[in-house]
Amino acid sequence: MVSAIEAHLGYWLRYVSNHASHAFGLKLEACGVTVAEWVVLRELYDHDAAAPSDLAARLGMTRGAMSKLADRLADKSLLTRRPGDRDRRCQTLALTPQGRALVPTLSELADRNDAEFFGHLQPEERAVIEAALKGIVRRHRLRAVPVA
Amino acid sequence: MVSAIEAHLGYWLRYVSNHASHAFGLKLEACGVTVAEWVVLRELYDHDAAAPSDLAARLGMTRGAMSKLADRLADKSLLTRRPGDRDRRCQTLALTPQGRALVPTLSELADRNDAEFFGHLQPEERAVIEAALKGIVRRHRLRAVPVA
DNA sequence: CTGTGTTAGTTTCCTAGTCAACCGATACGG
DNA sequence: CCGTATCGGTTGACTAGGAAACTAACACAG
Repeated sequence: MVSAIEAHLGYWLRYVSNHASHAFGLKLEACGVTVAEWVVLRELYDHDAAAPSDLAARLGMTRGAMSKLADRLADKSLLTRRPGDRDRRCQTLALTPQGRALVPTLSELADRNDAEFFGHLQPEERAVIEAALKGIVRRHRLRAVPVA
Repeated sequence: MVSAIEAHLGYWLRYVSNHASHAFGLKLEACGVTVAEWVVLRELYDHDAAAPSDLAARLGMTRGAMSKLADRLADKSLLTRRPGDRDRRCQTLALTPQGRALVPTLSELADRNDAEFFGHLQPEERAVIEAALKGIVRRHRLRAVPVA
């Protein structure tokens, strides 16, 4: 009647996901950056000069949260806010040289963390899991990467 | 040099896990309960009369957090704090009749949520994923179910 | 007993989100 | 043009959790 909580796949997913995320957070801490901040930095590394609201949508957070997050990153001199020239409401965020320089280091930590948790999986296992997860994303039309 | 963020299995894990958790949270909201609260209720449903610190350890949260969580659940009349009779420091938490009655309903929501996200998987896929996740838990000796 | 260390729970301060109200800037219909 | 709607970003009130200080209760050695 009342099913065991461990019978749910979601339980195990969250179990491992939270631990992996937490472990990653600890690694990032040494560089003075949080996981959410890392995701923003990484996003800007590829698509530099993005609008805050744009990033917020892509990363699944509110504009309010992004505003504060940008504050923190600006305080750390990792990004700059440039007021939009055509539309003075918009602003474009861009990495500072320090910010850009930091990303490869952090990426290294991400690689290491992933290897720690999933490196031992057989290629076939990994492929099945990856396909299943991507399939769920597609199936449910999940759009925003959930940072939180 | 800088690997894509989607190359990490942890990314997809968190992606799906957070969405599943969030979706579950929305379902629970209708019953006036959060995910963390649900986990505590579910735990007490099986092991009634547990000490707060005990639960905190099992659920991977601090005693401080558990103290507040118990407050909220007590406010909702879903559990009671009974001061320990042998040792007046300890207390035992137990579900109220309302609390106990609520669990099957919430469990139903959990089942439904899991089915929504993972019900379409082939048994073999599911088995592979489950085994891999449990394997990681064992491998890393992950102890506490991370509620956060 | 009594002092000292330890344990269980609470509390305070801090962080990082949400939500919703707000403000200036822009677009656009009449 | 001008009034109004909308949009982008900020702010403030609120929430949930972590870390660490704090308090009361117990254990136990001397």
